[in-house]
Amino acid sequence: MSKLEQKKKQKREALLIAAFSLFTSKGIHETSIADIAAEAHMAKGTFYLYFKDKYDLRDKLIAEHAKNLFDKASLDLSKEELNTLEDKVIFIADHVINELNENKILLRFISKNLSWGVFHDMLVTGGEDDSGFTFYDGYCALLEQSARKFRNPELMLYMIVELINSTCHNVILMQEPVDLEELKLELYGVICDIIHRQEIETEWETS
Amino acid sequence: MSKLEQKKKQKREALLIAAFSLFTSKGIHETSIADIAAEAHMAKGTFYLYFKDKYDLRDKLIAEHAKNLFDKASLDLSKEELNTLEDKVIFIADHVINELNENKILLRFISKNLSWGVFHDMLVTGGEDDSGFTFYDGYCALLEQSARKFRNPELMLYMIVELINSTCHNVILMQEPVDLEELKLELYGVICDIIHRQEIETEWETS
Amino acid sequence: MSKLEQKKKQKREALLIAAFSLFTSKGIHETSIADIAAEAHMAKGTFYLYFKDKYDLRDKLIAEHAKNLFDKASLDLSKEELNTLEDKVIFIADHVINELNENKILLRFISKNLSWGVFHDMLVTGGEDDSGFTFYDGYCALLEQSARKFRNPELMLYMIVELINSTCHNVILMQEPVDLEELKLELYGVICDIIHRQEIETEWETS
Amino acid sequence: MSKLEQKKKQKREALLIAAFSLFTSKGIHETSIADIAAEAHMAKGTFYLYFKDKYDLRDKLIAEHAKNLFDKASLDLSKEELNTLEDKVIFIADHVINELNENKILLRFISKNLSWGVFHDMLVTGGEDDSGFTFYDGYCALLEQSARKFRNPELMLYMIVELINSTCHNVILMQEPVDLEELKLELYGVICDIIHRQEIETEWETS
DNA sequence: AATGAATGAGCTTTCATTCAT
DNA sequence: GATGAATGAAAGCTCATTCAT
Repeated sequence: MSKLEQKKKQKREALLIAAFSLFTSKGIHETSIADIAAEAHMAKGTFYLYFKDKYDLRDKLIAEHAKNLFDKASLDLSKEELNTLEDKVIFIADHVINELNENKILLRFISKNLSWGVFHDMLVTGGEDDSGFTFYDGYCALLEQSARKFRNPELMLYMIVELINSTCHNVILMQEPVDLEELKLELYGVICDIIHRQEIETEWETS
Repeated sequence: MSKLEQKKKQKREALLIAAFSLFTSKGIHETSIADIAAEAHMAKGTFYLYFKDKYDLRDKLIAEHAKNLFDKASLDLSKEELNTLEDKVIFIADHVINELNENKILLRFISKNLSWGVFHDMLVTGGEDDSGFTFYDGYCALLEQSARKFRNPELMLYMIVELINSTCHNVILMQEPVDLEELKLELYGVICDIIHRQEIETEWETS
Repeated sequence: MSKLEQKKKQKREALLIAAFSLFTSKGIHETSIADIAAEAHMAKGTFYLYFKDKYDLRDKLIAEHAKNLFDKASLDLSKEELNTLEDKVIFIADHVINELNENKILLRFISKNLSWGVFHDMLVTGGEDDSGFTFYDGYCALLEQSARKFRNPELMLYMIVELINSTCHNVILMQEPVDLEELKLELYGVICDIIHRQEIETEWETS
Repeated sequence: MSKLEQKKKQKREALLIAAFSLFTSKGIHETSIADIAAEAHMAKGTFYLYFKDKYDLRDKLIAEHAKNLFDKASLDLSKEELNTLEDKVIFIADHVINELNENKILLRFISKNLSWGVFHDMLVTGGEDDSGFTFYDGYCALLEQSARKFRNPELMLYMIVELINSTCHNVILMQEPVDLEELKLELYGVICDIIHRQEIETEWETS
């Protein structure tokens, strides 16, 4: 990569970082492009060389952070020796939840702006850089490994993700109506229920 | 109520209606106070006699609509003859979901702006006009009637509400990843699971 | 007229005057709305209460000034005792030319921005305030009085107006290629030629 | 001409062509230097190696196109066998008018930006490339050939040119207030009148 | 109580121009 | 000579809010 290209990457990165900081502290609507440029130590006009507008930048930001979150969880999962599908799913969920619990700013940002549409696209199309292997591919592999059959794997994922996202948001940020540990107890139980409900009980396969 | 007071109520109401129409059609950030005042056929200055600003008005609007939704469901529940707690909870859930499915504009508006904090306050403190009886009171009465015990009724309600709210939003608006009927099948099952998990199995009570 | 309405009229007038001054000294494209508002001693936002944008204001300005020019000429014509059509047309032309010669700023402004389309509309539809009598009506009356017939009165007017407008512009502003007096000598001759060429020689009508 | 010099000429030419295309389609004020450079497939900075700014380029463009117009007309005139001065002048006028009628974009561009000052300079100083012979020289030669005397040849040319330019503009573009053929009928008559008025009737030359 | 003219800060966006590569 | 990233001034326009009427 040429020196110039590197400098451009840096500028872009600086804008992303500056914007993230401002979006999460003041909110997106209260952040102006002038603010972002100033925070990134460059001229207002420079912003427009890298992003179409505030919302373009926001979308890039969400995709990047959400992808990161799942990549880390997947990586750590591969280091563990877990047997059941339930254990694996809960491991990922727990990993993500813990990360968000420690990075409340990120939680606030992602939760507010993440729709299933964006999320789904990100899971399916994201992660092309290293291996062309997406998170959704990993999820399918997980199901495969378990050698169990499920009626609608996508609906199953959808329900799990939405349940986690919606219940954790308030609990992590406000400790309301319960604290996180108490929620987890229930949550992971319900996740097991969801998986169980989706499973197609195959006939007694042996003999 | 004096004639003058009635006129004031009418103005306030006109502003609420105008704002709702604009918020749901153009979005809150794209709606100016001038727009609202014009839509309500009054002068800009008049707005400030009734609301502090746009966001003040929005909060009033959400509370009003959400309360309405649950009031209607509760009313219809009282006309039904349902036995189990599960049936009653699902009846309410189904009632609200169907209403939102038929009024997608309302769904969009409520979903985007409803936090557990606002929602909880609304359930607990709202509904003072007629009888001083809130939705949360009704929920507690429901549990009581069932003669069953639950570890944390508030958490239980929280999880059910959040699960419904988060999974239905996308399904109703985009039919993604499944259609509403398919979601309901799973959803009501998971609600039963949540209730069941929360129940404290009391000792064999007879004998 | 109420006090408030009078104040509004004054503000509008102030903007027109300020804009005229700036348009003619710096040119329209070099004049910003901020400039106009400052020159008129008011806030930028106030401009938009009276005009849509710079070009809206410009059009109002042209119409107003052009109308004024012809109104004055017509008024003075009515005080004169002139016999032939030629004399009357030349009187008007001379009146307008002299006025523009003494008000070169106005000349510069009108000439640059006046198209036949705008001009024609202004002549035909303008002048409704006092009597509903337009300049074009007056022109037609003039032809009528002369008891002579012309093939295409509108084309005749068009050619005369365009000839005057185009030849005088440069002569008045630069004294090039001749001075105004010398131009007039030729110009008025050519105007007579134009009229003569357009006339339909009616048969010897008597006996 | 060296290879390098040729390349420079080509770049310059590319900029002129790109600018003409943009000026005539979007207007000069709506065309940015970035637009021109992009249209000419080069970097923004390169523009400044060839022209001072947008208006510098525009002036070069007008001069070039206007000169072309008259050169073509003169060339074709030399192929005709016309006797009177009037016929020749009208031939040129007709030639130019027809060309502009078929190239309305050029008409729009030239008409809007052509002042007598620029035009005169162009006629007198332009055309140095081939023979050092200008259009104005040709005009004078024409008068000479006719063996007639005129009071002020420059004023005569001025009036003819301005009359044509101003009356044709609107007629060609809008067909208002008459169509082009009808205008020509009058116009060429009036041109004859102008010439006739300028002529100095010399004494009875025979005997 | 109701009005709506006036304000001016502040927004997004464009763009001519410079200059290191 | 050619590039195009960077600049930052300046444009048009919006809008919440105030206040005299």
